[in-house]
Amino acid sequence: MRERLTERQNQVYEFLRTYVRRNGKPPTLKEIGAHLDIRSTNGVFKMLSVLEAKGYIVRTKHEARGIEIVDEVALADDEPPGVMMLKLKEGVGKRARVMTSETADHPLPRSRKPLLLDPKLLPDDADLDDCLGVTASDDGMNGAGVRKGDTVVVEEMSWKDIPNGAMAAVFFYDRVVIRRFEYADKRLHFRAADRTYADESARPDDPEFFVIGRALVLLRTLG
Amino acid sequence: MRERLTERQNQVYEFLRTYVRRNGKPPTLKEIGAHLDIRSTNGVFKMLSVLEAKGYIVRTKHEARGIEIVDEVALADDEPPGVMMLKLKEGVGKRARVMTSETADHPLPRSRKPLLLDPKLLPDDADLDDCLGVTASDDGMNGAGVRKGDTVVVEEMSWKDIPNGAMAAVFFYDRVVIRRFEYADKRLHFRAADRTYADESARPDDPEFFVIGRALVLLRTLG
DNA sequence: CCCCCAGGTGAAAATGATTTCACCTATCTT
DNA sequence: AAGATAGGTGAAATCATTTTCACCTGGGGG
Repeated sequence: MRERLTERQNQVYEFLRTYVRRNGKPPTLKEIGAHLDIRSTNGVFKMLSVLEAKGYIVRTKHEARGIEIVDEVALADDEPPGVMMLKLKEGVGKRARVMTSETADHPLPRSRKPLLLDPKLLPDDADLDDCLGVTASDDGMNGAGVRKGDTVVVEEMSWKDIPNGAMAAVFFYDRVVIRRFEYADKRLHFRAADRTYADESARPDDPEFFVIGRALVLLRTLG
Repeated sequence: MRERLTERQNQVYEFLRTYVRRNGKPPTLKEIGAHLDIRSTNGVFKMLSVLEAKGYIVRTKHEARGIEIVDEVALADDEPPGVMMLKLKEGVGKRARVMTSETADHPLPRSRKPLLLDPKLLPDDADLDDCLGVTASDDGMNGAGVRKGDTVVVEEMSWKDIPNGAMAAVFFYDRVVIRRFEYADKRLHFRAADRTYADESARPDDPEFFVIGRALVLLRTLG
């Protein structure tokens, strides 16, 4: 198991991944800095050195954009993106409803690779048609046993329906994270379970924090 | 329809695609030149200018590795790689056997996206289990009506079973091409049907020229 | 209290990569 | 035969990007 990333380091790592996915090439140091508010390319340089030392990327000296992302082993080998279809193992094969743009005005990238799942794992009150799989993209719930790269089955629902203290999947900017959810003082609170990650909170209408739903099942490949 | 590429131009284009697939970033001019035996970066530069003018790539001035590949519309939208699974529309859904490493010692990249096909389109003597879809990766058979990007259903077979003069799918280096096949003088001959493409020939044991099989059906999305 | 660590700043040095300039060689077309 | 087109060579100029150097800050732990 490679060494864990701090929140800041993970921000850099996730930026690299989304940049590569969107642009077909790695970013330059200047671009990374611009996106994460690091003014000096050297600040970025040293951050990347840490990611490399921890095994998350590999670099080629002196090469322009010489960054390669070392992919974690995804549950279904290929395609690690944040949100995937969920194919429920049941008779003809019930399959999770794909979130439409009416449901979310967020560009949730969806993998077309289905994930097989026995509905017996889900609670009886869960609506199978509202379930989908997401990949936790940081270690912010490490203290609660959810690790970066884990697949989490989520029942899509409004934050209004999520009980206080439940674990929820939240879409922050470009990534999906798991957090303990709480509604208090007319604000949504997302509590991390790891001291190197900060708690966050937002007004319910804040478009930067989109609550996907309640976390139901955790899946992880071991080995 | 974008302007056609000459054989040399297509070599550059295909190199770009395979390089990006394998390295996650576009190559530098020097790397392109090294791979295609062009000593001057300016030779490469001008070649790229042609590809850009014809709409196959987009470049960003002065940017390191500032090349983006403009993908053609693949038949099944996503994933353009050369070889794909073929799902025959029939009962439970017969599906083409995936070529194993015993069958071919070539790294045929296979798309997992199945292609639906009515077996009625295939000749009666074709073995459905040996059929797969490939994408023609050049315009070498333009004169025979097969265009770059077309999907061709191929029945996998040894070159020994392909009649002289039939169209065949051949795996050259990193790409799949369609050619008219002929066996003569103890050599395999691959004849292009376009004057800007050269005919090629090889000894049957040449590992650089792997005959996939006989071309059976041509599919093309219009519009 | 002091040291270490995570994260930084800014600028200069060094190396990479693209672009331009000036010419060259076949082959095909008119 | 002259001109257009595809593909090239080599070197110099220019711009992009990475790397190194020197130094700074704030919070935790011993």
